[in-house]
Amino acid sequence: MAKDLGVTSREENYADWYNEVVKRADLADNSVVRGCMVIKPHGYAIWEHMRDALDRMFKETGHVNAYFPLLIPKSFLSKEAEHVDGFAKECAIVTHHRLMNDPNGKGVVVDPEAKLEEELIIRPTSETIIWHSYKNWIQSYRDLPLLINQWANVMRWELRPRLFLRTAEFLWQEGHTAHATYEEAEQETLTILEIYKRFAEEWMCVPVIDGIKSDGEKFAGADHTYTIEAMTQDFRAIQAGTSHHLGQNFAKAFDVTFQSAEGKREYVYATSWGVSTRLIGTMIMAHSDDNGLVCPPKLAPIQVVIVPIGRGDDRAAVMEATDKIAADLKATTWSGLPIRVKVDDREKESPGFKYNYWEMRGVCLRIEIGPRDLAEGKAVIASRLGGDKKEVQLDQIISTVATELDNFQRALYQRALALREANTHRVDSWEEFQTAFAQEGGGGGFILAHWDGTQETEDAISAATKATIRCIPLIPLDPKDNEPGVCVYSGKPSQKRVIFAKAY
RNA sequence: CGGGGCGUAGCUCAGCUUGGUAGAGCGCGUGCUUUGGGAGCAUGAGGCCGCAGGUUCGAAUCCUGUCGCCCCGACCA
Repeated sequence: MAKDLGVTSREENYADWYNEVVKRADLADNSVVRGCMVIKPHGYAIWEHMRDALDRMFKETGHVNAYFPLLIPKSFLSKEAEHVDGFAKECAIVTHHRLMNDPNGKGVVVDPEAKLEEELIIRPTSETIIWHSYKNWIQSYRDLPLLINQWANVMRWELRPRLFLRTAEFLWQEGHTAHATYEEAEQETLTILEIYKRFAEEWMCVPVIDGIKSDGEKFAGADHTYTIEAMTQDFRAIQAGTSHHLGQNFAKAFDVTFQSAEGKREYVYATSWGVSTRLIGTMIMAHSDDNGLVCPPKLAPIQVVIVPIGRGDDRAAVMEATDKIAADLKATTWSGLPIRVKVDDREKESPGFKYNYWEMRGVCLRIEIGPRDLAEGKAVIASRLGGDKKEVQLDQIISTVATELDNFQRALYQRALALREANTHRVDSWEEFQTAFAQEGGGGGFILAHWDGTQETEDAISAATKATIRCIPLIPLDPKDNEPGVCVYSGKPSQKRVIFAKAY
């Protein structure tokens, strides 16, 4: 009986495992519309913490928030040639604005009289609608830089959706900035990339490699794209965030110019950058286990759950102690915010049930307190990362919780880093390269190999192995990675190693 | 859009071959007993058997059509 209460193990079926964790941890459900997702309160709480932390970081670096509309005239998308190529295949289109009763029966039909003169697309990203506005906002170099972010939903009509990792509608932030010079825009993309990397590592406990995308993998319409790439527990790469230098492409497409201090009229330089609810999927894939969700304390919806044990005569005293601990914890800040505590005082459920219940939902620490503890003036504390339960004196609980949360955050990062390092390899022969990616379904880790820099080779490697270039690291993982060599596929000269992996 | 599978209770599924009153487990309600790693007993509620036609005295079951979902490929954050 206990068996069907858990989730499929990662080893047995990684895809099923992921899906079941999302559902059993109460994070999200599929909607009735294919590809769309209901984000439940427990999942949305994670997003709120991500959003709040990132928003602070953006504001600290001079960005402000605004909101641009959901609907974009169809013609806008085609103003930038590469951009339309990249997104045209996955757009939802609004063609009518009215329904009517079906003259032939029940229900409603689209009113053919209500056809739109110009069809609208639901934003797959907002560059076009935003740059249409920027044309009017930017006149002079004094208006620059323009540093704007928006929190929004976007829609990309996905054929193979997966909860959080790839959904038709998703939540994200998209930053859109305008600058007077190429160099300033370049600095902006790198500043944001650094924020993304710091957020992934310090908040999500997910080590990432920051690098530049090959031309084949860059954003449609960008001059070049930076990325942070994480590794999942099935040894694949997942793109966790991107920051694009758009050059003058959108400025030219939307005719956005400014007058320089010297009185010359010039096109502005642009950047755009985003992270999405995919981060939640990334976090799950990086940390969770066969008992359910594992959450970094800084993002956990609930950091501490208290399970009071005992009923009847013991109940009142135990509850009194429980409520005191809860109140004390809530009055304490950890990492700058009040500690998030839940008291599970349900009387119908057994303690054992509650332990499993909250483990599945990714609560970091559990405090058990019963009559026996109370008699000795202590409580039991257990970590979601395992290890032995510890006994704590009641007057030490606050400091112990803070310390345990610190340790948890650090240990989780170290564990993910160890996984990545153990599955990152350098390969110099084509045979070895193919073997590395040979397993059906599975990943193969990160393979650092030499590449001749051509699109043809990239395509050929991808066709043969399903592995793609995830990025060219900004900083080599090992100094030797930047020593010249020969391409693993073509044998032509190569300047440095790049990262290949199968990707989500 | 190709290849495979599946639609029966909130969830996971049995029943279909061979037509005859709609089933199980989990979950849910109620009552009693239980509480230190997924409690027990009792009792109840819950169904247009995906949808539409057809065959038949009679269809979850057979036939035709249709819609939807899942998995694997091509495309993507």
